[in-house]
Amino acid sequence: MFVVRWPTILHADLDAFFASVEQRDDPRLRGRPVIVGGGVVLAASYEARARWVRGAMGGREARRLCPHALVVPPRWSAYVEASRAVFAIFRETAPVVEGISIDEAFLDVAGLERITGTPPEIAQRLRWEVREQVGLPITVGVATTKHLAKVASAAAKPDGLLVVPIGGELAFLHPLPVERLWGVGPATARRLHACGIATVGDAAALDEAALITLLGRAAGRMVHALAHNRDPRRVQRRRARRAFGAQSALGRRRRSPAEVDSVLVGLVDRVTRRMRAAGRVGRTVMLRLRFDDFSRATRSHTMPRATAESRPLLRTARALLRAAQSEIERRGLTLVGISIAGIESDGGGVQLMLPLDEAGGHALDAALDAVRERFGPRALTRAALLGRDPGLAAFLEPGDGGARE
DNA sequence: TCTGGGGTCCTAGGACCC
DNA sequence: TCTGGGGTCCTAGGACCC
Repeated sequence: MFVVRWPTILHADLDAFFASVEQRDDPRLRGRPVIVGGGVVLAASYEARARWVRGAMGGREARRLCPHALVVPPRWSAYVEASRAVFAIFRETAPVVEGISIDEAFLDVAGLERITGTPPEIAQRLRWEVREQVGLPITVGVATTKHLAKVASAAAKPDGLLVVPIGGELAFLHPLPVERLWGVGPATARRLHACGIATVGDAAALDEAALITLLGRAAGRMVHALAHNRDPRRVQRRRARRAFGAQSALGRRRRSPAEVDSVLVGLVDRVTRRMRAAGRVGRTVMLRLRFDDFSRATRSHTMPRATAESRPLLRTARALLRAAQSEIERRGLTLVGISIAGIESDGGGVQLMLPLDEAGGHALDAALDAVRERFGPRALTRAALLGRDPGLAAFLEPGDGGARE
């Protein structure tokens, strides 16, 4: 008797999620082209996609392509509820679930073969359960790496299952267009195409140094590794987010300073509310400005103390806006969008030291774990700790001090 | 194709400290 | 005193993802 080994990483991705929820809840929408969102397309059903409607497309363009489409406004609470139900099934299916977004997750099913079945069996049952219990179509890719599982699910959409067998990875990957690699967007694809690199196989034929010269260190390494299906990332629970942001489009019309300021007040309020609700604080305030010529500007400031209070954030945001004003005028630009974000800066702000103080010097390992669990593995930099107590260095792994390598 | 809101990570230069 | 190296933090911009 021989043993078949299977890849164990699943990438599960709901199909046209928002549109599928709408079709599930309103029988009149089933089998018909559905567009969620008015001004821009948030999601398009596969019937609408057949007419070339795509996400993030302008509403006018979408209606031109597909005049018979039924356009419905988004119902966020319905999507959140559906997502919760699907993630509950994910967590019953695998011990480790890594959520990527509201409609997408990685699952590692290693070691479950004798308990619940082979990975292909588990994947097929998962699809069936999501369909039966939540009423939504979902596609699953199964492969040896996260990256390949993600590529596989994209290739199997909609409502499909694709298992890339061990040993068959490169035969599957290399004929694909290079922009199917996770992390290769328009700018990187343009550079690769300019050098005659069209497929993943073309990229795999280059050595790493050439790709680094072409794309920079991180992107070059990444493309080289992924083209050879080298992806060491494990499936793991997501660490906490590091930023809370809000943004607002202002429209083409020139706005008075008072109007801009009232938008800013509203954005700061939205952000700080969410930060307080999540029990989080931030030290860096980032102001992003969008202009009528599609250029952008970013201004940021790091405050001495982390906070989730509206007033210091607003004060900082206003100062950043004032500082940017002269350049805006010099370039003759009209502000068309503002976004602000409160961010936990890398350096380890006041908020990071609190759990240590509470630990009172003992149970430091537990305190460090708790902080990392909440703020991520890089939350505690060597400097932040050594500044207080050199002895704490013993609790850090080598390289842990590196916000940068 | 330029339309949205919400995020992440990388790069590069300057300031500053030891 | 001068020169150099190493490291961190901050800022601004770019690319990418859903």
